[in-house]
Amino acid sequence: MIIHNTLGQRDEVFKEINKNRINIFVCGPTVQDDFHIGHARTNIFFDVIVKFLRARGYSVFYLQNITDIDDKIIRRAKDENKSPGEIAEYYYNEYLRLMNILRVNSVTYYARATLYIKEIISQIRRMINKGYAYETSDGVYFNVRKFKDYGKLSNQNLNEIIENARGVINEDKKHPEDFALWKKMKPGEPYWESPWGKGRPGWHIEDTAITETFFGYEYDIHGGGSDLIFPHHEAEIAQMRSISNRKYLARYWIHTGMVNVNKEKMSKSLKNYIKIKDILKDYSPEVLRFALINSNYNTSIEYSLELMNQSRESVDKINTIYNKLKSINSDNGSFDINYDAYINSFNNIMENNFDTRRLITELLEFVGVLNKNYENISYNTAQKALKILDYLNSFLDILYGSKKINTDIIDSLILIRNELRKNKFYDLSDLIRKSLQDAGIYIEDNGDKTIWYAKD
RNA sequence: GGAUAGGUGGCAGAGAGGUCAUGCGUGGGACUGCAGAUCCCAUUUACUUGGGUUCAAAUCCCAACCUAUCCUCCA
Repeated sequence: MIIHNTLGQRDEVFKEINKNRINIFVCGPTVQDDFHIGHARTNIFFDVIVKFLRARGYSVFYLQNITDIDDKIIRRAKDENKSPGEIAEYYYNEYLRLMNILRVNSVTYYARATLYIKEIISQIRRMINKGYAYETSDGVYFNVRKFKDYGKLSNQNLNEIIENARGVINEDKKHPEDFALWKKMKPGEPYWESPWGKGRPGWHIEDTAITETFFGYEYDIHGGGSDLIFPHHEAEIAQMRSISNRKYLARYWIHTGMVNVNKEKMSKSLKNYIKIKDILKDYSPEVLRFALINSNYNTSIEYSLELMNQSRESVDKINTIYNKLKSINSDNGSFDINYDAYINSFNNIMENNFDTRRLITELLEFVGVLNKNYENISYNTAQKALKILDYLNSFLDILYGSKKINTDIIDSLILIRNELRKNKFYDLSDLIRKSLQDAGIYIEDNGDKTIWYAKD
């Protein structure tokens, strides 16, 4: 399996630390506001690859943090006259709700930052003891200049980082590029007790505290949006490695590209973001998943209505053939497919840096082959094709869920409808078709044979 | 200014020295009572610019231009 590793910027053969086990950590959101398509992209992508890795036999521990304390949460709480805890709780639940709808259900454990204060303090203390961190009047900071590999992930050298640093400088903070590990409480802010007085953790420290708790010093894969490479992931590496003295925090770093609107990154400040909950009013979760994985994960996606509409057509197409295959019950038909060849080919594509776009291209070609030969497919072949589609769906999750349907009733309605058609009572036959369609049952007349399938 | 990723037909997007990917859109056709779904044909000399290497270059080299992202919080 090949993974493009941000660390080193090259394709590498994947080798797990412990045989057949993979520990993966992906940066989760700050639970402070509604979630947008950018969040969806990253989470759907990692959902797909974790499901794929599991399908390939790996035991995967997928860990994600939830930032439930941070400046923005505090500000938001003030604006809305609520407590930061209330804001965090609300958006945390909203996040889980949306992820569930989007079928992002591969995460083994969501770790909330505020539940790991003890571990955070322990890490900061070790950094201070080793001389990597120092206390000031308003917090504890990491001394970036002490960690020589700072900048290695984002391929910048330390001197340039120091030159370009735009970080906030205050009185006794040593350098602008130093980042906060602990922020001392200001009046009215939430706090936890620490050796440095009341306060709260900085942003970067929660992730290493959480990953150390579950995975130890090192783990296999770290993921996140590409906007987190610097400084967030750089900071994580500096923190953990300064404590562990190891060569790595994570062996492989995978970063997802941004979702753009009008060629600009979707972001709060530009007010150009599309909320997940809004897009779900017009498009199904399956269509959104498809739209977001139908591209190379590390390039940016241009969001547009056209993208969504095209995705819907493709998803419909895949679902239609899937449902039509299910209705095949004849033994006639000479067309055959090579199950193993297809599965191997699809696996190879995924194992080449999770090339979901190419996978979808091949999947649509497979659908095309099935359509071309549809009249010539026997029950056995149909079952093989369905098995292939089910396999792909086990990690793509783009097939509409099938409802519980009383097939006998539909069959008899179709029988009646065909009698009406034979006698040219088209108004009535069309009415039956229309009302079935309203109930999500689609009918197709192919000569003397009528097939039906359900669609959400 | 530095780092990263790019600039391919109406649009989206593969390809990485020589056989015009593919999808969408558009036009036409087949099938159908109509519809739907599906299929077939057409839309064939696209690769930012300027140099160079080569028998041959989107593809390699050099230069330039342009775009996005990061360098402050961000998935």
